[in-house]
Amino acid sequence: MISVTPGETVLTKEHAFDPQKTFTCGQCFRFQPKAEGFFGIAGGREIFVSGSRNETRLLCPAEDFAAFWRTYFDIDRPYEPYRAQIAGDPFLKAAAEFGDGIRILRQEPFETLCTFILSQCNNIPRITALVERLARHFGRPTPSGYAFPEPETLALLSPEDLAPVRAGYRAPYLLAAARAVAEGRLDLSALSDPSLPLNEARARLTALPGVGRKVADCVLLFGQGRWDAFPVDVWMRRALAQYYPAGFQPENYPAAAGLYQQYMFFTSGTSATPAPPPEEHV
DNA sequence: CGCCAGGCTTCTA
DNA sequence: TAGAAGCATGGC
Repeated sequence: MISVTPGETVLTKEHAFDPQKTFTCGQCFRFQPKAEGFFGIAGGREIFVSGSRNETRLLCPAEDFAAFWRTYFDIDRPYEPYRAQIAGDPFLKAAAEFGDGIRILRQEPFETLCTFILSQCNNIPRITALVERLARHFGRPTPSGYAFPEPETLALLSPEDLAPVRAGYRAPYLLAAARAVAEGRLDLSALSDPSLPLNEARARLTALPGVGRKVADCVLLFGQGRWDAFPVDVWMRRALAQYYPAGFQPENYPAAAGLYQQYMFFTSGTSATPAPPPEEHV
C-alpha cells in the first residue's frame, strides 16, 4: 500500500524497502544517516527516508514522489518473483534472506557513471567525500545541499579546476566521461533499452577511459535498472570462489542476476556468512 | 615509514 | 591471454 499526504509518502511491507540496507549496501553515495533516517539528494530534489522494511516513510513533496522518487526507488517492481527462484541455491538463499529489504535504486545514469569511476581502488568513506566535494563545488544548490553536477558543467572544467575535489588519477576519467555525455557521443539513456544486448551496453561504457567491466556493470545495474548486469569486484570474486568452486553463471539469471549480486555483496561485506579467505588462486 | 583500498591502462611474455 | 606495475590520495 502507498499512502500519500502532501508532505509524506508511506510504503508498506509489500514494497520491502529497508532504508538502512538500501542506503548502506554500497550502491549509492549520497544518502547520509541523519536523525533516525537518511537524507539524500537526487535529481535536484531532497528527501528524508526513515522507518523500516515494513513501513518506510518518505518525507518529500507528493509531486516529487510521483514525478521522481517512485521511479528512483523502483517502487513498482515487486521482488518476490525474483526471490522465489533461488530456493535451490543455499548460499544465495541465505544471502537473499539477509539482504531482504534492499532495493536496487535507479540512480541518475551520469551520476552513477561518475561515482563508480571514482570508486575504483578506493573505499566507501572516501568515495562519499569525493562525491560530496564534487557536488559542493560544481552542483546547483538545493535548499540544504547541492545537486550532483550536470555533465555540461563538468565538461567545461580543466584538471586544475577539479583539483580541490582531490580525485587523483581518476580526475581525467571524470572529465572524459562528462565530455562524452555532454557532446552527445555517449547516450546514457539508450543503455536502459532492454533490446540492447548487455555486451553492447557494456562496450559503449568501456569505450570511455577509466571505465572497465566492473564500473560498466555498476552503472548499468544501479543507474539503468539493468538486472542482467552483474558487477564482480574483489569481494565478489572471493565470495564466488568460495561458494561456487565450479563457477557462478549470472547468465543463468538474466532477469535478476544484479539483484542477487547485491544480496551476495551485502552479505559478504557484513560477515553474515563466514569470512572469505584472503584470496583464491583458481 | 610501508601497505592497501569496491579498478583500469599499459607493458611484457 | 595472462600477469604485474603504476596510477593519486588518504587511512592505518
